Amino acid sequence: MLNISDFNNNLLAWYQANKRDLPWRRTSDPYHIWLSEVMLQQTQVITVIPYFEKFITNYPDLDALADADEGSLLKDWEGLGYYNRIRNFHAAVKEVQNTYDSTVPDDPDAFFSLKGVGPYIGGAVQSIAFNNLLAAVDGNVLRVMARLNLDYRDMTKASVQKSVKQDIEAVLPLEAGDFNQALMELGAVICTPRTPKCIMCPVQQHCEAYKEGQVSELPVKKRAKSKKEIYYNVYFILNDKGEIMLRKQEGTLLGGMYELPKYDIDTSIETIEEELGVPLDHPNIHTGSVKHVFTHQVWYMEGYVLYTKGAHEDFVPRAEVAKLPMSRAMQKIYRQLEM
DNA sequence: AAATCGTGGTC
DNA sequence: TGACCAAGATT
Repeated sequence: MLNISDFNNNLLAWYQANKRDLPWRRTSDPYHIWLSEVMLQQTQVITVIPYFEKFITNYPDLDALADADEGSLLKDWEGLGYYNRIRNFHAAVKEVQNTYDSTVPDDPDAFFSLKGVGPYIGGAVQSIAFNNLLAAVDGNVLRVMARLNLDYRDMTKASVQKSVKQDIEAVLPLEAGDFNQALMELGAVICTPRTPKCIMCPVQQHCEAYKEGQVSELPVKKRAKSKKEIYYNVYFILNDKGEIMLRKQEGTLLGGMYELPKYDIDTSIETIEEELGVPLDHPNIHTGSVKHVFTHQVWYMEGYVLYTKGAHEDFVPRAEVAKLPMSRAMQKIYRQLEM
């Protein structure tokens, strides 16, 4: 950068003149700002907006969310993905309720110790809500900085991200919250991954990559590994009381969400009967196929209807199913039963 | 340090 | 169509 003060002034002036009207910019409530940052993790602004509105309606203050039950939170989060975010946020908010008298700490060390608060969310909330002098380095900022400084390091590496964060904090102006948002906004609107609008860029004269004609070569990122393909048979197990078997997923992937019993395709019905402890009648009704793409997996699911006269604790009345949180993956195949 | 964790949109 | 991307954190 040629001149830091010149750079900061240009960037902040551009930000103020082009500021988008986003719901979380209408509030100064640290709890609302924190909630928005948790939702925005790896998620586009346009996707977050309706979820944010729903949450501040259903859980208007920190105590309301802390006192809510996890099932209702997961149901309201349904479809947003990365479901551990809301479970971590729930735990963190409860800790604020118990330890900090329901007041979000205006203190980086205290705040960073909370569940789900990493380098980005910590910096973003502390700077935007309290104007503490910390950088908020997200994917936008990494891209902008790589181009400004003609930085060819692999931006997916944690060590590089930490270094970029320190570089920014060395030049951070007193308006830290606005500066952080301006840098992210620049990345989102002008300095985009493909076909960046350099002609419109308020800091074009500070950009080394633009000078060298290297904008489209940056940032450097190692490419993602290929996805693992998994094949499941998914079963609609119905009893004679109008109920269907649905159970809560364990583990880290979709943990807490409800699912139809699913088994690797070469699992026999006898094995499933043994595992569930109920006799199963297999009329060979195939409801259809679904492909669902995750970040690191692809599921290929085949749906089948089974009947049983046995008793099991995981039966749910068909009318109650819609009240339970279910992943998009499972919703796609569940819909086949209604057709 | 590298793998894992969702979903929807784009080209 | 497949690969990439989006206000990243955790283990």
